[in-house]
Amino acid sequence: MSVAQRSDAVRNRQRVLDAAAAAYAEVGPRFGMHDVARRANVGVGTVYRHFADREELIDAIARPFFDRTLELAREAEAEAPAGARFATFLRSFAQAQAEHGVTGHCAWDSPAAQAVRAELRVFVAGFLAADQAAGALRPDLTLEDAAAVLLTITMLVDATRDHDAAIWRRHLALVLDGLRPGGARELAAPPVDPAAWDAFARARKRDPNGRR
Amino acid sequence: MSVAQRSDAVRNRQRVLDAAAAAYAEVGPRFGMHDVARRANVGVGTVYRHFADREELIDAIARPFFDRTLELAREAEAEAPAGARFATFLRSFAQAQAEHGVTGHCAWDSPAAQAVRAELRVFVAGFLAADQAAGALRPDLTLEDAAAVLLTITMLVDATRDHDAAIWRRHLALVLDGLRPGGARELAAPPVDPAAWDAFARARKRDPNGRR
Amino acid sequence: MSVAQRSDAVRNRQRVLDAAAAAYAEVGPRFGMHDVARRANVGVGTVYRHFADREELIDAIARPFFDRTLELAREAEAEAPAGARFATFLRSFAQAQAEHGVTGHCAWDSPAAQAVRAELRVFVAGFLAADQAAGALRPDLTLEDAAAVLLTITMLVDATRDHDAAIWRRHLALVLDGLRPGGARELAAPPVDPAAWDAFARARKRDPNGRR
Amino acid sequence: MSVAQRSDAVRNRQRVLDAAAAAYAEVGPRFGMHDVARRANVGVGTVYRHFADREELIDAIARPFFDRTLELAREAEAEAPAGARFATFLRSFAQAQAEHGVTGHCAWDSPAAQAVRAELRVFVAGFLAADQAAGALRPDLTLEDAAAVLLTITMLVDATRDHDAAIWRRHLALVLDGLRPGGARELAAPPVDPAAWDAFARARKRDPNGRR
DNA sequence: CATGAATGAGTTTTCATTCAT
DNA sequence: GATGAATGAAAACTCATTCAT
Repeated sequence: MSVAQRSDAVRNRQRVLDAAAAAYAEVGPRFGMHDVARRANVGVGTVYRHFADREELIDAIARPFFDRTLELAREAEAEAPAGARFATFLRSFAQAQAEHGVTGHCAWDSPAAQAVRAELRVFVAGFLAADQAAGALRPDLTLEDAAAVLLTITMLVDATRDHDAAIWRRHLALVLDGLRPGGARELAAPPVDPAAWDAFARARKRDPNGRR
Repeated sequence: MSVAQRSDAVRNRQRVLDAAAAAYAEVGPRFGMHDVARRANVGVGTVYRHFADREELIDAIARPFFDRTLELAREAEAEAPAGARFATFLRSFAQAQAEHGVTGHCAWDSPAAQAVRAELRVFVAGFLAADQAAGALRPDLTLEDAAAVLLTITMLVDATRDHDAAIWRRHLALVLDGLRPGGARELAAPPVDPAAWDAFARARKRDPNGRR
Repeated sequence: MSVAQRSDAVRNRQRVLDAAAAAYAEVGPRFGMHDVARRANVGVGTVYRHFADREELIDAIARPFFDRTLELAREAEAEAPAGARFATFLRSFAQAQAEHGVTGHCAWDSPAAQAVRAELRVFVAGFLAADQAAGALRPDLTLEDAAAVLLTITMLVDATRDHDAAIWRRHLALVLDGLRPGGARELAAPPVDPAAWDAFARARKRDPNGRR
Repeated sequence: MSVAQRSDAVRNRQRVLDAAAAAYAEVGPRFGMHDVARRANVGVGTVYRHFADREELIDAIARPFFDRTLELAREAEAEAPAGARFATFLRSFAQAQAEHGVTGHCAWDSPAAQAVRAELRVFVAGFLAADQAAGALRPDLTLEDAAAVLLTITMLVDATRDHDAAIWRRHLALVLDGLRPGGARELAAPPVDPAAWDAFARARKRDPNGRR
């Protein structure tokens, strides 16, 4: 009996999650909680039983994307040859984000994302090192540079969500191509101070009500 | 509250404008009208006297940036040597956006922006042609590619608004360097269909309430 | 404030209805929704939960009066002897309106009232025919004349709501007595064009905000 | 000089008055003060210089109608033969109201109207006496009955303002015809207590903001 | 556990009235 | 006197969140 109830609860949790994902995809991070409840065929109270507030709900719908992201990073590390790792990861990451439909750069603004970010950073650092060692990536590319590329691609995928995926694909190809060695001996701007980037990355979680 | 009138109406208008700019910068395009009034030390009615609704207010705060943008385009055309025009414009544009403080990519979502966009497109097309003819820009760079770069830089400048400008500067330098000739003979992704880009660009001005 | 729910939702709905009726009676069709909420000892949200907007609320408070009106028409048809039907109906109608306390002629301005009006028209046509055949009503009395009498009585009952009912009762008696045969062979004014009356009757439901 | 200014002021006052009358006729007693100013080609301040608030303005636009009403009463007294005075007055009064376009029964709700009412009452009492003496009006018709007829006709003229004047004309003819002697020996309802009517008449000036 | 009714603060917008110029 | 900018109190409606059932 209690098991049956529990399984019902699990089922409900998932329905809410799916509904929230759909709502997010449709109206963005300010989706209505009632809207979610309606889509899930569930009372609002049930939504709140499982997720204390919208933030938690967003975190929860972002979670599978985070997991997938780390999985993709592992895959890139395991399967892509040195020289193609960053590109491989970036492409699969963008593709996953485009498909997931829910988690744009807003999702990265959560506390839950911080841990993922940290893990990811290690992976990416490895990609850069390997690719640079293989001579496939310009040697002056820093981890912050890579993060900036990740961020802009993320924002572009988000922005073009309901449009032609060719847009971000082309831009990504263009940027990746430009990251190969052979550029200027010295770029026109100095590398970003890792601490500065960190401050920026941490600060992104601004409006608790999903304003932005 | 304040007692200004008549000649100071102009001053009040400016205060509202500044307040709105600050509000926009802080909470995004859904800033509250009362919030603006409070920041401007003015009654709500005064805000509405000068600007019929939020949209008009956003247009107004974006306007100077639009003007400045076209001015910068004219400058780049007149003063930058062929080969450096796109880069020159892009750098000054990003700088202006960072300084203006208000108008992020959201401001481009207004009807008022359409005309500016159209003008800008002509300028940029000219930059690309000149720079490509001068051998300073990869020949397969399309107008849509340039627009995507503009967009991502815009979003990055916005995102890093309250942080180290070195972030966007570095990224811009990196991307611009990558746009020089000498990349892959053929990019991994085909050019974006101009119509597809257009559809995307037009759709961005959709939600008047700044939902997303 | 209140803690009622579920089964008491019905009670709350009624409280809102009663409060709205009181508000209507006191300040007319432009009563404030917050005012209703306060009178009902309920949050505004509750008012809106039960009634999407003011119009729906007005319709709801008018409904029982409409039903009662048709009932009275049926009664007059069934119980009053030919010759006394119109008078019987008119008297009971005015009495019901005076008692109902809410629905003055303004309530007839709603879309919901149109159907009632149509039904009523059939009844009244029958009353006139029967009473005229019985020689109790002047033969030149048209349906539009009857409608005008209904309207003026309605307005008078409304206007005297908080005062001596003798006022409308006397006036009604006077007018009804004047409708008996034996008047001028030809009235000083021609009958009203049914289409003109119709145009007038339909126009009355125009301003949904109860301006005038 | 001061005379010239004075005459300007007079001219302005009239323009405001005319504008207010037009506004009243179009949107009813809740016309906007800014609306009036605009129609008068005058600043809002000027409206308020001449009339302390909307109430005063309404009183002012009602004034000529009051004057005209008394004038019509005098004319009826002077020109109509005994037997036709009440009818003559009533018809000309209704016509004037229909033409004046501004002053419905709302205008009668003002303190300014009280004096007019008192004067009118004397006239009407005279009409009734004369007409009854001439055998043209049922002898049991009281002053309150007459007042009720005046009121209902007023409300009907108001209600049909933008429609076929035949509506009120016909109703008036019908009612007047019914007021001739020859009705029931005794009406179904007793005369209205003059004090009761008085209480009612005085109470009508309810909402200072012209709500109703 | 689930439900959905209730709450009330918050948002946009309007407009009567005041008052500096 | 005239002007119209400024004010701020409504008013209608929304929605995240709570909590009795």
